[in-house]
Amino acid sequence: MTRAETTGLRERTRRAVRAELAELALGLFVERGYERTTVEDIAAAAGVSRRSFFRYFPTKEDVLFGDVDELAEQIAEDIRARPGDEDAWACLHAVLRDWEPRIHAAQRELTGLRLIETTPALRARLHQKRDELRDRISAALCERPSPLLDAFTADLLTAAAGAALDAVAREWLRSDGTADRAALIDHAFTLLTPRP
Amino acid sequence: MTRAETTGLRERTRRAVRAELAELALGLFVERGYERTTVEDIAAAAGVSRRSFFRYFPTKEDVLFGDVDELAEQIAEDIRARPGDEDAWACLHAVLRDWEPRIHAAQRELTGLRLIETTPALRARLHQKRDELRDRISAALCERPSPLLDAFTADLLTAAAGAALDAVAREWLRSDGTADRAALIDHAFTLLTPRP
DNA sequence: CCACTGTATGGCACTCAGTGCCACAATAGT
DNA sequence: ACTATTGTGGCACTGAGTGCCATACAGTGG
Repeated sequence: MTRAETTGLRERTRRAVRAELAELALGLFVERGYERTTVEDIAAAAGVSRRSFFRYFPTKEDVLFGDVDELAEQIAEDIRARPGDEDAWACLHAVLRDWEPRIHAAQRELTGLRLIETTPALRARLHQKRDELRDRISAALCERPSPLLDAFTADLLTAAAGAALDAVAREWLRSDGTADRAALIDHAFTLLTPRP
Repeated sequence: MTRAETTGLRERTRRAVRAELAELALGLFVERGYERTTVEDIAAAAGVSRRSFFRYFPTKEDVLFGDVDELAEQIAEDIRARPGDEDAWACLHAVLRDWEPRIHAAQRELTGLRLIETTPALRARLHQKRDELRDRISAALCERPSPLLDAFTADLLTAAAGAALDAVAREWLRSDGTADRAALIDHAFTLLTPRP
């Protein structure tokens, strides 16, 4: 194994092709609809073979989702790094408020989100990703020293926080992208603040 | 169109075959795993053709999910039937606490739930169903006369309630089916009670 | 009991996502 | 330049899901 580092020609072209596939795929999906676009179409548009498409993305759905795994790990780290005596809900609020724009960006803003929201297959995939994220966050919360959360409470709070983000995203869509997401997040988290 | 009513021979055999397919499918899924069981296998076990399977269930996943649509409509009706001056959260708590056992039963109790929880494709489908349910409940909440909810708040509360049920189901799984689900629901809803 | 009508069934062929395999081209390290 | 890796395209295959058609069969009218 010769380390690839960040800047081999190989790695660079790989990233470029990946980005182009994602770009073209989004365009085609918006143009003809997700179901009416085949992997063949996307691959052809980018000038690669169908077979190679699946070497860049494990499934057709994944072409729309940036690397959530990476994101999830960073968020979990942020949670572990918070002051140990902080209230779990406040911790979730702070960290997720901070990360929301990046979670969002990973979903291609309005165009992508709208596509995801109106395509059952994509919504399903989104939920799957969200599940992974929830598990990691919940685990990170349990590892925090002070508030001593049991698995159920940690899971419950994380799920509620996820529900809040989800509701915010939908409201933002309803407002055609004009709503202030940060304010909505604050509102949602305040409303749901757990009883002591 | 000669009305089929509830008891034609046709309707009865249809229901019987449907039930048998569901039954056999669950058995096969548990035995060999979901992915390693083909629709062909299920159909053959029930003595029908692959083609006919898809006349009973729209997809392979659906063989595990009872008619959620029906359930959703009934739940929505229950919500509309609650006293008009009741707090929205209290309303969700009461109705969902009441329906949870039936939602649960539709998922085949421990065996089915565990299968769903450990199979990504099935979790995805579950989420899809839950989405439908959420939309209907949220709409029903908005139609209630008194608390005058805006779409965002209704959606947020419904999503939070869904998150609570989800967390309860996972805790119940963690406890190998020994936990008191009703008590967990009460606990979860109390903890998340919205600030006035 | 029989003919008629609508529906359920099975078989077939097709599309499309996803995978394993192999031959071949391009690249990185020496 | 030589060689070990790694990416690529082509091909064949599985498995889900659908459209179509010929046939079998329940439900109704005579």
